Amino acid sequence: MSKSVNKTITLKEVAAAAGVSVSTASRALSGKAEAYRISSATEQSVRKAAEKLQFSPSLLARSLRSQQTKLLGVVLPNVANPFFAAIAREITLAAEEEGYSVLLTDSQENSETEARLVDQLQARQIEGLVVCPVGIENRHLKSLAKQKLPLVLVDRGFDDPALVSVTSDHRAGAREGMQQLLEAGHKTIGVLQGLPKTLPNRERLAGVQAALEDQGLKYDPSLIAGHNFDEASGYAAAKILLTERPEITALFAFSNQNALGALRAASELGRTIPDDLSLIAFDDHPFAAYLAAPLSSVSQDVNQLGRVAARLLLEQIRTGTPPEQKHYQIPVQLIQRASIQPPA
Amino acid sequence: MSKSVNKTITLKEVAAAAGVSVSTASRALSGKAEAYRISSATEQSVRKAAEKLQFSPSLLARSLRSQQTKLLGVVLPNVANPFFAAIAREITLAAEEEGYSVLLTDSQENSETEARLVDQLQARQIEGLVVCPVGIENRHLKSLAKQKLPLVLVDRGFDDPALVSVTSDHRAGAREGMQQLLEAGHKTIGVLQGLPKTLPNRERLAGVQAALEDQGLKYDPSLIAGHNFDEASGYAAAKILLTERPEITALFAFSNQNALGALRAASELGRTIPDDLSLIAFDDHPFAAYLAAPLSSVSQDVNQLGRVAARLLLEQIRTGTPPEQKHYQIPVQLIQRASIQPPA
DNA sequence: ATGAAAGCGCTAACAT
DNA sequence: ATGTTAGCGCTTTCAT
Repeated sequence: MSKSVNKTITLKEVAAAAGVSVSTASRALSGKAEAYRISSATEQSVRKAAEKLQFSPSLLARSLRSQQTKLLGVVLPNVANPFFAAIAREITLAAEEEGYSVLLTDSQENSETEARLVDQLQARQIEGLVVCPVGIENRHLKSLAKQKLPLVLVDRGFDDPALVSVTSDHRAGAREGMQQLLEAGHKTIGVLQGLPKTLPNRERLAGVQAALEDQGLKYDPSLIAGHNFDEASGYAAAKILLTERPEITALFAFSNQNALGALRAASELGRTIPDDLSLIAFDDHPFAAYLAAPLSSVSQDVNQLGRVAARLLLEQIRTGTPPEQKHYQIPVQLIQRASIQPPA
Repeated sequence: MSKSVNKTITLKEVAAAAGVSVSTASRALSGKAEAYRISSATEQSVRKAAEKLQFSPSLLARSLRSQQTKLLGVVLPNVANPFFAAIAREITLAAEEEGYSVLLTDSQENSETEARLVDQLQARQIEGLVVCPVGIENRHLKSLAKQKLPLVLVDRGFDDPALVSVTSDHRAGAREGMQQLLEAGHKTIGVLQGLPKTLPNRERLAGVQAALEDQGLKYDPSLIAGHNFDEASGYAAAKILLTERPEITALFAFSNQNALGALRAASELGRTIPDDLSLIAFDDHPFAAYLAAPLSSVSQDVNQLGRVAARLLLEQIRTGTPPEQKHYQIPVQLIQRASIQPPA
């Protein structure tokens, strides 16, 4: 064991140690000995020298030369959010399997930051990009696609037919969730919505409406409240709805954070779940089963979301052409627990 | 708006467009016009050309030339785990602020994978590395430090004095948690431990022992069970402990996943929290307050953990020398809720 | 079967 | 005040 500081070894030094030229060393080490008819003696001595010197090729130099960085970019609104973290993980694992590394960035739910990060990733010559777009603004993303950079949108797609996107089947999920409430006999159902203009939110509202119409009921916009997917919005919306419309017997929260807010609001208003109020939430959660009232939910298959996005991206890079199908929908799953009861 | 595919613009083309040499273009764009006494007319024309062509310098080429990649590596046992995701986020945000990008990898709780990823990151010439080590094995990490690569360990440090690490004050936290149980009057307390040989686990056990000894009670290893930080281990350990030692009146779970397992086991055994069994857990959770029995916990300041790690790493890179203090402890916070009651 | 040399896009030392 | 040149470490064409 040497105690000296190991300086970085270059191919040149390996070549010198093996007594060959850099080109021969390069060929020997990159498995092209056969193709270049390099004698196996030479090949071995190069390999041995590399081994001894602990040579590790500079991916930087290789990338510059080959114009292939083996780098993927990922832009998420909030890396700490378990939902996005799960997506990050799937992409990371899939990338690693194919020799790609992942540059992870956090747009902080801000469209301008998102655009800036995308530019920065491009400056690093990423070969592909996964974005969970923050908002409605998608000019910068469209322009990426025009530049032929393989791009996949996850979770919050746009209805832009030019962009490849992977989302849950929000509409079907919301419809099924709503059906649960309706089948239990609820007639006046409050909806705690998320960020209004996003595609998931719009799709979920459409699902709610469809379920209502299935039953011959009419969609009443005054039963919709909320402005975001967080706890605060859920709390405020539930508080308003339950106060102004005391005839409400059930709530559909569009995120589990919204549901948490609803729980807090309900408790403050003295309404117990499920006896005095039924509740269902979009997105399942490990703790959902252990709540005072085990929470029924519409569960997104977030791992699948990430996996499909990664697969689509890597395939697009490999083949050089975008997939024919542009929009991929991942089914959601209804998880029935005890937070829904017939109205009193 | 042109419809053509924007090919990548190089400095050479900008220089040509501005009618100057590449070096002048380089200097004009990197704010060195002053230092090289470039006429502001020239500077402006270069800037304008760059703007018009939408020039974005290749960080790849710049990195190769300058031997500074502005790249940080992060290795986490499981990116999808909210605890690690929070750390990833803090590092990402801090890095971004100083112009660094982050290569994120997932070791899948596997030491060999961890070592492989570290090598791979080195091949990309990262300037610094944050690792949440998987296990006990730390040869590859020590060797990194010897190679003078700035390195910071988070969460699961080693007691190796050569390595810089940031961890919660596990010992104090466990001691305080235990005190809560003891002060409520519990005498026989089961411990649901995590991965036994890890530093956090050992430190927490030491804290438990200290709290016991404070009260003149003795530490009974047969009251310790479990082998991991996940739900399954918590469940199995709680099941065994509560079955074999029915005199146990309280449980200390070393992770919130362990606590979840305990909840399931207790429910199966017909013991209600907090009436028939008290419970406290390491790690708080947004849902903890909304459980059937709002869960008391010892909360780690995970954001602070990530922030301090990032700061230490960036400082180390900036100054070129490791910090004098090697081990940083982040205080934990006791969160009192309703899951602890005096024994029946 | 192997070496020499060019070049990926950039920066900086060395000319003028 | 600006141009020329070398070189970061690698791969590959072209030569022998």
